[in-house]
Amino acid sequence: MSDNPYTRAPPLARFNGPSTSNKAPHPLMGFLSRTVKAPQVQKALEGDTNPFTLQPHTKQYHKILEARKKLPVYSQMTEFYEMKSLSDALFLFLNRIPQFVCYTDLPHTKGKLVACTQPRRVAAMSVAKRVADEMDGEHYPRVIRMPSLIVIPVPLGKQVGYSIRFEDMTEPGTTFLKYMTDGMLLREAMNDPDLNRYSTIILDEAHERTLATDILMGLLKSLAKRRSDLKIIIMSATLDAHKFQKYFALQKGETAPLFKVPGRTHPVEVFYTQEPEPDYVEAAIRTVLMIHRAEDPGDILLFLTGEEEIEDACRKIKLEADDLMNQDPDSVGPVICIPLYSSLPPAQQQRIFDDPPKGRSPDGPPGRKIVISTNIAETSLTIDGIVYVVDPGFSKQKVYNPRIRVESLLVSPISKASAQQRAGRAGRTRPGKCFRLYTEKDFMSELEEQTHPEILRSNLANTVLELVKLGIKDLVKFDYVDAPAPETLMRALELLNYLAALDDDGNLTALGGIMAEFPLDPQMAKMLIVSPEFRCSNEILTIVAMLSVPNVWVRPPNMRREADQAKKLLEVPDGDHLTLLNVYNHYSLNMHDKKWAYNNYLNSRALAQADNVRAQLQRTMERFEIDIVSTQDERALYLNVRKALVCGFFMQIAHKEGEKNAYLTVKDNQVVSLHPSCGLDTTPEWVLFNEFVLTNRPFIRTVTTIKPEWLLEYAPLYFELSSFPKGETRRALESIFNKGNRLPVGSTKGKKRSREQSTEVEAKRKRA
DNA sequence: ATGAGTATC
Repeated sequence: MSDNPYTRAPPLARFNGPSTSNKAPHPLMGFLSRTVKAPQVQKALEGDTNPFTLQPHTKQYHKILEARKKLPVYSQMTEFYEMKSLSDALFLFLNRIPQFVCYTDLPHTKGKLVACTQPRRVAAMSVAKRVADEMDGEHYPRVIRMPSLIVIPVPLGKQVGYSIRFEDMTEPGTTFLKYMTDGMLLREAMNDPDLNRYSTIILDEAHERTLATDILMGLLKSLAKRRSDLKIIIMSATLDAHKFQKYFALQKGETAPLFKVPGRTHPVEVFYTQEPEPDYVEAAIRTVLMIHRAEDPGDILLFLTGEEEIEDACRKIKLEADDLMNQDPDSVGPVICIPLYSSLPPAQQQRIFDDPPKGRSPDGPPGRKIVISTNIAETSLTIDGIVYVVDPGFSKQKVYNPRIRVESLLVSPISKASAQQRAGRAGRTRPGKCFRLYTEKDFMSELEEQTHPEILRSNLANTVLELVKLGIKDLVKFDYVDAPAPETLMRALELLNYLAALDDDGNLTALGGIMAEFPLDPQMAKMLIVSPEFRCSNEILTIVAMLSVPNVWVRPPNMRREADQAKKLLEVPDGDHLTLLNVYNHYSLNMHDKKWAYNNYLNSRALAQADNVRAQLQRTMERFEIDIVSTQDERALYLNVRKALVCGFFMQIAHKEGEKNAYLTVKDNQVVSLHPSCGLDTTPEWVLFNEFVLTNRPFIRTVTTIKPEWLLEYAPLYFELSSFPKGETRRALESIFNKGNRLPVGSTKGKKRSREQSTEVEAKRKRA
């Protein structure tokens, strides 16, 4: 938590104080919060003095202002301020207007802030930068660089700041417009449910329906009843603005005002196929080549679903396009094919902004750039110069199956809204064309209007814990924009209860309260919190950090054998969790050297991220006085780590069935195999897994061998044998249980142990 | 006998 900015004198004092040496009236003289009218704002915008910094407006400011005046939203200013002063609580908008809100809300005079949320970190950062320039805010004098961050923070205005994970670029008392990720605001709400530091909250890109935005909409709706002074603005780019408008109606028949700002794009002509295409990749390649041969100059953007598909298509298109050029050099120009997906290093991603290749001769056909992308190019990255879009109509989407508690990725048809968004990418610089590889009839009748909101497609264990921490008593009755399946909520509650984060009545326990403070899945938070009792919190901290970042193993297609050999050298036979620990420790021993990582086929960006996450988690541990301890003897240490893993992941155990590599998950009875990336050199009888992945077949990934008696000892409630389905697993556990009962008196038995853990946590909470 | 669409704390 940053310092509370409101203990300082409100900056308004400065406006009327002696610091304004000239006799000119203050630019905001006569402005009263929320009664401000457009002509007043217009005058302030045109004025010589920046009303927020009291510095003279710069030349650059006036230049930007002239450009802004041409935007549609500028001409609607009158309408905007009229409406804002007429209504009470809720506004819905279809474009970006946070600056205008500041002129009427005047948050700095009340010691408050206007918050504007974004689904993505990069957007929060870059929009803050742009708006800081538009408002002529003061800049910090230098670029702040953090060694292990992927994105380099931009110099930003003090009045306009941003807050994202790992970076709070705001200045208490000065910043009054704060851009932030939606997840960040949700975190803040956990410690300040009334969000008292904000006078207006703007949720941008609400149509994307991220998990955090959906939860925030529910919270803000009920918060509006408690805080009459709070203004809420929802910004949405698509049709479902009406859905939000209805959702936020405080009383029946009364709807929040809607304010539309037309976007500024060029027309895009849409074409459909006559017949459905049986093979969308083949059809996509054919269409791209057809465009290249027959259409006017202009770059092409093709949407495919994943890395492998994209790399494959890239090669094929390049080969065929080169062929075409060699056959007919007078009419077909050269191409470059650029793949684009999130796991590419930033330098590779930058290539999408390269210029298209030059024509082979001055008067010959010009070159063409072809970008082949996942749906990262649909929302997160915009490429100017695209004139042609090829849309096969598919993307990989997360689906959650609460019955077997598995999240997986499925190639699925996109929604109409998505298809429109994709088509729009062709019209950013001039009129364009979009080729849809499905029939118009299918578009009309088969595609859903909107992509299913994330809340309907996710495991909600984390979210439910956050909601309970926020004081939501009845999760089923919570006012969701779209309510998740009851079974999904039940699964989440069940997990949290077994982890002792919630008691049997669904109330938050002391342990649960601390778990919620960690930006981790509940299983990982639990094992981290109990790990000092196993004298390995230093190691569990590392493992949790490593599990929180993208895959650290690099396996280039042409160097697989070398990469696998390098991995072998780092593997610990007892399990992949220990291997991750080992990798991190070697990375540290080698002074976080990128070269070392590269030579050992490790992703240095992921390792740097793990470092960052580890430091953040360590700070949270210190806040709750969770000791960071270790064990000297390596054998004892590894044993302790495996026991601590069981305390968090006892619901993710598999038992070997038969002779082969076949495992059965405990209780859910799913037949699974060890993932080929698994580093165990044997197939032990009992294993704990981090992840269940469903690809061609069901796999368990990141696996460590455990002893069954630990299950009975550390998770006695879950392993209450009478509740078990009959079968080989139950028989095996029963025989362990009977053996265990004959142990000499004095060995720690399960129930006693868990009670010890909760008292320990209770004591920590009181001290914290 | 082989895999991660996109985000977030």
